[in-house]
Amino acid sequence: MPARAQTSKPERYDELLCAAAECFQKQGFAATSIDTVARHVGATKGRVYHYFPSKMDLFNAVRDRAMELVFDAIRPALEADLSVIERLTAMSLAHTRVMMRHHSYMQVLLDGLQMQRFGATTEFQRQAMQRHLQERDDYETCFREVLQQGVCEGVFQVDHLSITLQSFLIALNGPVFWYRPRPGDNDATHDEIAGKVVRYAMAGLGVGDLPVPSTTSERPSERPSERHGHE
Amino acid sequence: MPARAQTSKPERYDELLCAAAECFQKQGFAATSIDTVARHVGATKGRVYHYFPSKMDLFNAVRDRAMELVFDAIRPALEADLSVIERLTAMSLAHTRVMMRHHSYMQVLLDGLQMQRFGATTEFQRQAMQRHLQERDDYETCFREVLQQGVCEGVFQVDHLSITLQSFLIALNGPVFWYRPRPGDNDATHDEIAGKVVRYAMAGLGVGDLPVPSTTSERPSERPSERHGHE
DNA sequence: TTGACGGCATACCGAGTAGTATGTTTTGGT
DNA sequence: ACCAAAACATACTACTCGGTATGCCGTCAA
Repeated sequence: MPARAQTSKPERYDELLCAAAECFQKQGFAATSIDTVARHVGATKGRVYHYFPSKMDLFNAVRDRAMELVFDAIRPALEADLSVIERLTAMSLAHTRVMMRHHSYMQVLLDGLQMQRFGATTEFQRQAMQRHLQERDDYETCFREVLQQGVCEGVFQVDHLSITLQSFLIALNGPVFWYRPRPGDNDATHDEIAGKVVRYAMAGLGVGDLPVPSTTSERPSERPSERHGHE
Repeated sequence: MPARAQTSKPERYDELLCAAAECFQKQGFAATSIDTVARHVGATKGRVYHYFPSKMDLFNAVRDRAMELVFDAIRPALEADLSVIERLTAMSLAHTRVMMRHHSYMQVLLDGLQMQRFGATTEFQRQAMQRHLQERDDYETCFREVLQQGVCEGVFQVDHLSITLQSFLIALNGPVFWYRPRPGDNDATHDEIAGKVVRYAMAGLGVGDLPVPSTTSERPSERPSERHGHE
């Protein structure tokens, strides 16, 4: 019955990882059983435990992948030679796009960071949790520093730095909560929505007009004004 | 052993409800056992099942209470005779305050609305879910209509109504995710933070200066700039 | 052809959990 | 003082789920 498909090992790994992300997203960690994930790819527990030593490791792998995705997304904007407003805009656009494109992973990531759910577990687990919190912190710091620099330059109107940063980031994360993919949605759709989200978020900093990105400068054709299908 | 304390029946009910809110918040629905909730108030399962027919009913009761809390909070601002900006500001302040004051309840509320976790249950359960989604929708509509009116009057700069509304609301909900109560925090602290959050959210609509509320017009003394303890 | 190994499926164990059935104490009316 | 009925606690059942042990089956090197 192990009818070896014509897929390489990393592909099988990724397939499981992706299935796990979707299950964890829809049902949460505790409510998702190993069997659920296995059935989601037409397999059984054996396969899952062949690739991941435990349920917790599977969950951590999903989060690691998610973190990797967001970091990779904003890296170009971080390293490019841009003004403060341009840099923050580019970072925010990239961030928001990833929120929609990989929104199963992202929801799992936010969920996991949200709760200490795993307080009473092993010491090793505690370390993994600490590592994730640290990465989240590092990620936030990327935005914090750009924001801080903008405040120094006087291009942002910021009342309280931490509160404003949190409000800004939560606005960017918004699509994770209210965006649901529709048939026909593609990268262009995501770009368009991300543009509007970022416009709102930047306006909160007192920035009225956004810089036009050099590469992607397509005019967002107005979508129908019905609500976006947040479930 | 049922050493009846000198508390009335509604008080015992509320005590259980509050404990359930905290447990569901910290560990999620699936990971929270009835015994966990019971032990949290120094009781056993018997007491919980005496007041609530099932775990699901307990969860629904928490959400009902949460919905009640937010609706009650913004009602005064809805019924008062105010300008669009004043009304939206008052609603937002009230909303954000509740997010912090009852943030266990609020996190359970958002969690529950977020996931369809309970898709494969009884028909009765599906109805309860539908009811909650409808209430959420009604609540959003309160804000949507004020926003819409402001757009008509030209006092808000809004690109896309639905996306802006979602971004606005998620910013107001922000404290649920990043605010953690500190020793010494009280209503005044919450007012101060809520003020800053609302300022950001309104700025996103292009409103630079907030109206001074008639009743609570205390100058928010600047807090230390260290971060707020989002874990 | 064969043997060995990777890649799984299957069967099973132990721990925990929702819900129930029943016993026991407290309370309030008379 | 007495007695329902309320307000629980305790014991138990049926079931789920994480994890393990084992075994089968195809693939490939020799």
